[in-house]
Amino acid sequence: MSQPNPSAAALPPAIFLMGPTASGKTDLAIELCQRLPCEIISVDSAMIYRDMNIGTAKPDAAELARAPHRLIDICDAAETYSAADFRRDALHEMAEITAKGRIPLLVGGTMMYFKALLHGLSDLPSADPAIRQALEREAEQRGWLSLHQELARLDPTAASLIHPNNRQRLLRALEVIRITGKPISRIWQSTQSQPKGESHQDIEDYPYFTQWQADESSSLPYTVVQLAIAPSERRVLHERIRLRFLKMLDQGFLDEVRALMARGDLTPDLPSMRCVGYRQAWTYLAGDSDWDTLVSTGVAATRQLAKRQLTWLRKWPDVDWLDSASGQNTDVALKIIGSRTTLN
RNA sequence: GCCCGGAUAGCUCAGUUGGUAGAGCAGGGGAUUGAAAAUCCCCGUGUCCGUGGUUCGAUUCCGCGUCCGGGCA
Repeated sequence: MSQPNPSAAALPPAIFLMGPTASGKTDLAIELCQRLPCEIISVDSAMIYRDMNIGTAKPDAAELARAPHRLIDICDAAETYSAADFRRDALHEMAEITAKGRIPLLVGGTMMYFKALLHGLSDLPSADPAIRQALEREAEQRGWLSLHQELARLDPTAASLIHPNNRQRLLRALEVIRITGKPISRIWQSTQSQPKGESHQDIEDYPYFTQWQADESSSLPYTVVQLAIAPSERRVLHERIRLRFLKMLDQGFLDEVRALMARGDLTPDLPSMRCVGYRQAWTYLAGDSDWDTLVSTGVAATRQLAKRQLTWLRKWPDVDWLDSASGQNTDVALKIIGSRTTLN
């Protein structure tokens, strides 16, 4: 499964623990910390926010005391954070952990962050709110279709990859053109290298990873063991999600959201307030839905998140799977880690 | 007990001037380069409650029955 890396011996180890929401990642990570000299880095675009604890299923104080998590509580709910920010921060934390002679254990479900860390990102400018605002204003006047037509003119490759209805990615592509004067698809290409050594069959199997692989300089300088955890049956995951959402409500999730709303400076369109559960709680607390709707939409949104996470994971190369239902995941994981690295 | 109204996809409902039906939500699959717990794309055969009748043909019209609302007793 894992491809032998000639320089593996020279590279320090790192462990990825990936999985859909409610699959038991955190518990397993904490157990691994008791058995290995590792330190946890959270890979989670929601746990970065302070004062968003219950709804993000952030580890509690006792768990954090046993196994500290890096990259949680690093942002205010009014702030935005990006995959590029994450890559920078995660590399920094990984280097620090490795310098102490310990092993970075990256745990989470934000698959795009894992991808950015593993393969790097092209050298693109960061978001520019003023340009985005200007583009949105243009869209209101000219229509969104006309913006897509503009992209088709300036960057036919990107236009063919971005559906006209996908405003978010359409805006981003145009934003990059306005900032750099260059088509985003050309910048993607300029930081790619041709896949080496892979057969045509491999390319068919993993079009994304081979075509968009970043060059050597942006690949991750670690020997990475990649573990994924999920229940083998979807319905089991669905039930865990339902019970966990009800438990969150029981634990005072609505008070948590109420406090965020009471600040007065947050709006429902912020990335933090669009998080699963928070969005539905906001609607409920604003008086726009009833209790049953809150529960059913909150649970459904979580299931949909899990489904998207599994879509990433299903095609993820070089991953070893664990079953949430197994009682021996710690031992199995240790065995896999041992076989893939020089640890022991 | 009587009078109205319902009964159609997992849920809420639309519809078929009689030729076996379609939306939203849920669910499934996929995409994914600085918002990613985001954003977007694709996927709908189901005794059209049961049973008789009319008809070439009934989910659609009529009778009866059952269940669920509402009203009157």
